[in-house]
Amino acid sequence: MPTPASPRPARTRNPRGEGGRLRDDIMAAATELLDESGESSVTLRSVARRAGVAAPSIYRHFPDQPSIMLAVVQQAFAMLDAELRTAMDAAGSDARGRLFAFCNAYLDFADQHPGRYRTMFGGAWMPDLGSSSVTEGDVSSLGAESLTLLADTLDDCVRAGCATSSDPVADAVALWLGLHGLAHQRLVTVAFPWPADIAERLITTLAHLNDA
Amino acid sequence: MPTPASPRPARTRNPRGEGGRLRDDIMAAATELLDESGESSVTLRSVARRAGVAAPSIYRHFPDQPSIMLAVVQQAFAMLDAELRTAMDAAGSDARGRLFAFCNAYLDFADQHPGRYRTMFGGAWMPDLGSSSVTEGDVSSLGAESLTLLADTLDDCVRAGCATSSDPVADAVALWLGLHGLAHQRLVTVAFPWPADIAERLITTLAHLNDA
DNA sequence: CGCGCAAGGTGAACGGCTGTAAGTTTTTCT
DNA sequence: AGAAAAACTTACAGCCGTTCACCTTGCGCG
Repeated sequence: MPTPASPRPARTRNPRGEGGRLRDDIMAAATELLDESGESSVTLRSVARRAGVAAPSIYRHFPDQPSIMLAVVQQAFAMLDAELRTAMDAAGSDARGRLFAFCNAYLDFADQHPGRYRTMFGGAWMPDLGSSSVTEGDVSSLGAESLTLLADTLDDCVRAGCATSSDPVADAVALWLGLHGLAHQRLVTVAFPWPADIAERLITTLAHLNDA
Repeated sequence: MPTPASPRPARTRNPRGEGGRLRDDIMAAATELLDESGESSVTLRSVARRAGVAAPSIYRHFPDQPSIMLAVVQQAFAMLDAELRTAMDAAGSDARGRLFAFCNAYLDFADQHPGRYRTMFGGAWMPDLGSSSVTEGDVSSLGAESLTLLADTLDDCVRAGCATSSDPVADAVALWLGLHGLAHQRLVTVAFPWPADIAERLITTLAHLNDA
């Protein structure tokens, strides 16, 4: 019997200046719920329960429910970007290796945080844009830095002679979309006729990598 | 002021044998709501309002709320498949032209029915699989026929000499995923650095088409 | 011809969940 | 001590899925 909305009532009040610590706890609670049970289960009240807090206490830190979601998504994009950069740094200096490190880290992120990934790229959490405090500008540029990083990496591959792309920026977008298609479909569909090497095939083809 | 849940109260009772006509009306209402306001707005009650019917009347035709969703999704996949085949038939006998017809029809479907597409491939509508009458077998094979059609078409391209794929089935999956990535991202993101020729670039690359 | 009976459809209601507002208590710092 | 930050309790109105008992219509059959 899994505790569906386990309340964590033991919670010591925060001292004077550090009331903002609850903000982090709220976001952590929302992220947990997102990963466990999906977007629709992240309600203001369930987040409050999980954080061990009364529901109205959340309004000290977030103006409404959608802005919790926005904060979680923004944090998730920042985490994705950080993981991508970490993986690339660990891959050394070989351009081709760095490109694969990026792609594999991207796919791993989606595999390990399915709820978050679906919400980041699913878009269903976006409010009516007018009935809440979340504006279009808040969401329009999510993931842009990571995409730029991919474009730069692909450009490095071209310079190093291991990829033949006449337009690395456009091909980076294509590769980004291919990765997204694979990651998203993987999360959604349980039974799918996946060839074993589908990821490598997709990456190699879209990046126009040499056979060598 | 858009009528948010326009009730259509004028409704004449169905004769003896044709009670099933309400079933079609329910599915049509659910599809309308899906296209207008997204998955979360398709509730049993809102569907009933839109269909001009009292909420409990739905239980004469569907056991659950999730099974309404399942029926709509199944119908949407059938419609997608029909549109793909229609577009290919209209494209004549050239293999390359038929492949592009498939891909463009796929992308058009997503563009023209965004709510439906997101629900078909989003997976968030799936119930707990155990707390409702929808089984895993009902959803596992959705879209399989269309994918097979794409694989056959790509195979035709190879036979006709306009594509160089050593494994048409695997490459068809890759192309399918690429199309999905493009279509899905297009629906979700308003501002994205789309190169103008991104669709053609994606298709040509993933299908390994000749330059000619 | 009339009548039973079932198909088709309602109205009212229950319990539970949601977001949010108002007012109040508790803690901590100065 | 007193002020203010932090969090709580209570409450409201609205929506949800589902159930039960009820009415109406019209077909088939005696």
